[in-house]
Amino acid sequence: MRVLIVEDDADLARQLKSTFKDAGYAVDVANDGEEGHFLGDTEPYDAVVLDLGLPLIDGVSVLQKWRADGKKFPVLILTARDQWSEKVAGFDAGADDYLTKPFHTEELMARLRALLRRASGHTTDTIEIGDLMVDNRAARAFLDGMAVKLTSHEFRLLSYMASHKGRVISRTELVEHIYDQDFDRDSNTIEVFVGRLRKKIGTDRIETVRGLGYRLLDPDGEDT
Amino acid sequence: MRVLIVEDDADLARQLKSTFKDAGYAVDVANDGEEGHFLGDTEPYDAVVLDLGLPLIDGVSVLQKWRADGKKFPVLILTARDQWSEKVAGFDAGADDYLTKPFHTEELMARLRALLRRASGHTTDTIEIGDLMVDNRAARAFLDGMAVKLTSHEFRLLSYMASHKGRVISRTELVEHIYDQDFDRDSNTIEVFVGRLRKKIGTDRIETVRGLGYRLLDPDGEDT
DNA sequence: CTGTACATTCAGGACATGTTCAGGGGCAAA
DNA sequence: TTTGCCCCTGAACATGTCCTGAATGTACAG
Repeated sequence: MRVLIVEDDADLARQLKSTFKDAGYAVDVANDGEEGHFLGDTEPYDAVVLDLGLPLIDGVSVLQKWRADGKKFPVLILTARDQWSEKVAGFDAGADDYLTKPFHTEELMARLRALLRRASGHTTDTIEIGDLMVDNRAARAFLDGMAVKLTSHEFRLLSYMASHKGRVISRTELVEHIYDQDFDRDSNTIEVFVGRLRKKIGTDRIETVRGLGYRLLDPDGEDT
Repeated sequence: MRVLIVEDDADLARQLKSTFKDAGYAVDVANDGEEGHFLGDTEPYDAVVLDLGLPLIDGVSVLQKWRADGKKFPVLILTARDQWSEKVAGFDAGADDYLTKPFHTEELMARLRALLRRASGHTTDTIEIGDLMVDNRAARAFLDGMAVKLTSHEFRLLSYMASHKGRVISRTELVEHIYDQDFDRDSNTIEVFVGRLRKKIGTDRIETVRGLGYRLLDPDGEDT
């Protein structure tokens, strides 16, 4: 999953970025409204954390522009304690959740997970595919109850595929959601990771659809 | 389906070409207005993606010429964010849809599919022929609910025939819509593919009309 | 019955994907 | 800051799958 943080407080932004990375997300940070708007417009994020008090363009306007352009990613807005009116404006502009500063990082993480979950049509933080379980909360995976040792990128790959299990996912889409901004999309890293994942969770779980991409097979059926 | 991309930014053009190929289309690229106009005039595309800012001849003029010549293929125009007036001019010249740069590849694909769909008179991304279902979005086909394993060219063939089900389609037309520009139209590849397709979806679904071409039989009737 | 159009089969080669591995960079511990 | 470790990257090499083109076989129309 790939997340955008729009936050002008450099310290907070840095801290969030690090926490998010630990949680297994690819993260981009924008320090002002303009950059934030541009990134959200350009890159396919799975969720956005948006501070409302921003330089250049304020948060509500940024959000309005995105929604006017048809961007659908879930947005969680951050407000200072006293900006009640802005918060309402934020919801009107199409925010999905909010949190007032100061907040506990854990709460932010929980709410963000909830948004990602809802967006991908799941109701829990864990996704099961046969006897494989992906725990997005702990950023861990279990095979038949046994923990599988995955590196951060391996987990991201698995997590993204799991929340779209049954669907064919192109290499491009994988790259866009697993890596953040500055990544040179040449080379065959995706194939390499798929290979490693297969070795760890079983070769037959990931199907190759030649010319299109990969699909995480779901024994129970329904697509996402 | 065969698509023309007219785009002077070489990087973007290359990227789009690759994405389109992944989606199962035959793709030609023109790097300037003149070449674009020529190709659109000469080859029977099913859709065109046209950048408005082009060397030699600008996009709007190209589009006007095509429409003056009676070309009917759907055209999706790409504009830079600030070229509002050009966008209007584009619509006046006969564009069917537009997208402002930068855009998400996924959105472009969705809009393109919508255009192709509309052009072939269907309202969904899937076409049903009896118990055969063609999913243009996932580039997959299902027979009686079971996925049919098709190679990329087999799918293109089926997809094109499906969107013109009930009509007799000539070998030439098939070659023109399934392959891109540089293809040596000798040899009997079409017969070979038809043979393979028949083996996979059932011999009696594709009727041979001697001297004319093939027809995908539709039990429910209406032509397209 | 004969010529032409279409069907089938198959092998070589092109291309997409898999695998392996070494170097380097980032992160954590000291 | 340095050291050590692990992981990521990119490339080279290996493997398969699919496409093409040709050769051969079959049905159909006149």
